[in-house]
Amino acid sequence: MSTGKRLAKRSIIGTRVAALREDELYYSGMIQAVKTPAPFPENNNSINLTPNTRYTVRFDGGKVTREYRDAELIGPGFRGLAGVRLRPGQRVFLTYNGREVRADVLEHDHQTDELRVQVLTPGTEVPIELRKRLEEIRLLESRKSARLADVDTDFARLADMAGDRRRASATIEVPAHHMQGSRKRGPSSSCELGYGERDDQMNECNAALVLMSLSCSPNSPRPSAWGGRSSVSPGASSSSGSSWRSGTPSPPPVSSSFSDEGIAMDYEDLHPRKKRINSVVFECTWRGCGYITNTCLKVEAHIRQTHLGPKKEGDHEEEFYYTEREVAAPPPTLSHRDMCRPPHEDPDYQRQLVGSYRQGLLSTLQNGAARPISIPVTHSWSSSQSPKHLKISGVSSSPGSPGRRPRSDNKKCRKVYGMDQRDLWCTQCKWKKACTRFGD
DNA sequence: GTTGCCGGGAA
DNA sequence: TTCCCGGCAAC
Repeated sequence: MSTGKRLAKRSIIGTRVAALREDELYYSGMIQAVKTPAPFPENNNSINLTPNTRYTVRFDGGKVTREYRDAELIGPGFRGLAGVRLRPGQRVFLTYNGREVRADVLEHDHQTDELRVQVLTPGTEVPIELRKRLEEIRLLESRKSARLADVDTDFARLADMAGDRRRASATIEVPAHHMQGSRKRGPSSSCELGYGERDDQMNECNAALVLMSLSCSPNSPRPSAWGGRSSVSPGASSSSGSSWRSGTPSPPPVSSSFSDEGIAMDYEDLHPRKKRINSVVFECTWRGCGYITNTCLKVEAHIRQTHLGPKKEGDHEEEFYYTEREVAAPPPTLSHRDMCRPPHEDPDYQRQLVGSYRQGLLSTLQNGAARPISIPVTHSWSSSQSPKHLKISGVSSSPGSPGRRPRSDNKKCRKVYGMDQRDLWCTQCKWKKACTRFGD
């Protein structure tokens, strides 16, 4: 459509329609011209259209054109599929497994309006036979991109995308020049007008919905969800893929903030994530699959081979069918403790524990009022570097240093090695901390 | 006074 | 996180 003339805003020219051809099958095409017997023949708008208006349809994939009356055309602005009789061999489009697929009609039951169709899915050898109702069938290929076709305006799935933050952010990130047309289907000649125009609005609408769900969900605004992949993230300066895959994004400039909806996003709760080094897995999100691997390349290869079939040029569709997840890594190292095992596994520490307890028990028995016994308690090894001390006292706790472990009578590094051999001391002794080598 | 070690600061 | 030290309390 390069007439050079600016078309009227709601020009019907360019609208994609389906029309019968000589072989009694419907073929998709585009309205190329409108001939109206009305007194304003130059008017291409639908205002002066009459029943005698003739539409010149140019069929896809060739230079074949034919004229039709509006009642003969199927498509937006014309009649629908109701009452249409489809013959075997008719090429149709339908949503299968959430994706738009091509299919051929095998049989059309005009009484029930049910069709038997043979789905032609790429990558599968054996065609699938399905029963579909007429209203589930389309004669025109949807211009939605593959991933939007996948969503198929299913808002529950949109919500899922929002839940799956990283996936969603990856989905939104489409460079501006790609927004005009999907990666799967390059901009066709009909993209700019009519039917296509509406789909563009649809794409933007879906993108906006995803954005809204991302920014409003109290769960979703984890900083890493925006880790630079999304081109709309205000703080996202990185354009490389590394940042969104790293899982260690820069924190937002404020420590705590409120979203527009007034939902508190307590960054303090989010902050500890920064310290955890999690490993990342890549999971195939194709329905019913769930394949998980540890590298991006592997999962893309899996999707390509198992689900999508041969790669087309410039086709990066596999990106849309996997998600990246963090899995909890083992607890951090215990470097500060001069010992590489948690206290409850440390025999010295256990001795200390028992000794303390015995000591406390003894003094309880002897004095009636015992001094506090410090029992180390580790709630969660990873959450606390130093064991917390639970004070167990007798009748009343004696004043003084609360939580201070009792002075042990054991020899310490200082006594054993002396000041001369300070380098032989355990690190804790060097640092004037509780000796870990000669504990109670 | 000596010793053990907690709490906290600096790098 | 590592290293160091002031200071407190037990001895």
